[in-house]
Amino acid sequence: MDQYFDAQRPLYEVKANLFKGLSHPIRVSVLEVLTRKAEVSVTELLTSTGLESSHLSQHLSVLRRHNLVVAERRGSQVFYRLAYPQVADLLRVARSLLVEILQTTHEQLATSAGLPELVQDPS
Amino acid sequence: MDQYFDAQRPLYEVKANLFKGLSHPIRVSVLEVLTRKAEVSVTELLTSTGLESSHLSQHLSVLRRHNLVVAERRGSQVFYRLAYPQVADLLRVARSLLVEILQTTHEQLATSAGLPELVQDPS
DNA sequence: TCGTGATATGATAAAGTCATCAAATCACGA
DNA sequence: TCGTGATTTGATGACTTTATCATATCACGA
Repeated sequence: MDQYFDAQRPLYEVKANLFKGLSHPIRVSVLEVLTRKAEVSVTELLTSTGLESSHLSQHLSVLRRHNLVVAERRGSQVFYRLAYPQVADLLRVARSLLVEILQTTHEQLATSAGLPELVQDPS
Repeated sequence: MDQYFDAQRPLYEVKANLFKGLSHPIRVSVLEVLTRKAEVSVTELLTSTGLESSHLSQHLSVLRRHNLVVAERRGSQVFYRLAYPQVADLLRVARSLLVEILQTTHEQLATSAGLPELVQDPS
């Protein structure tokens, strides 16, 4: 069992660790492929991410270690799936938050775009 | 506008950046205080986190930069609130995922606990 | 057993984050 | 204006993560 899933650790620490596992674009990208298709082979993930195999493997290892995915070897191929459906939920909520942020910041941009230009200092 | 909220950036990159903002225990802890109480002063956060003020402030700055919180100064005091309600949703879903993970890993532990002890090598 | 495809692991420099202390800034009353 | 409380920002060494290449391991057919 990973040291982070120790009953003694405060939940906010465990949460922060979970978010660490999600903090790389490639790893988010992999998880999103897995929300769309129940099971995906490493070969397929290599294609969809465009990574070299050992690079992808390092990231997959992080995902496994954080209990975000499970791997199953079948012959010489390995297939990955989301470890829990809540992982997909998390990505979904993150998306809706980002959409909200994007809208708000665009509104702010639109507002500031109406401001007069700065008067250039003559000196 | 933060460079991460550029319409050109893929969503998985923006998401990963969001998760980075959430990847420290103190920052999760602050956000959770803010899910329980609409608005909290820095002084209060200092008490609830037990941090020294400049340490907390560094983390608050990360939260602001990631659009997770908004700050409002009133006199010599500054009050923080969640920037969007979806931040609380995110923490909630993370929690339910972790509960699931914890249950599953505990089940696995309970299973492996029934295995016989390793036979000690005589050499 | 060997060769090959598929995948994981090891190693390490560079980049990024964290922890912590020093200094600066803001607000306000005397 | 000065002193003080509250808070932020700057600086920097320690620690962690990322990127990338080398190597090892697993599976399988010849």
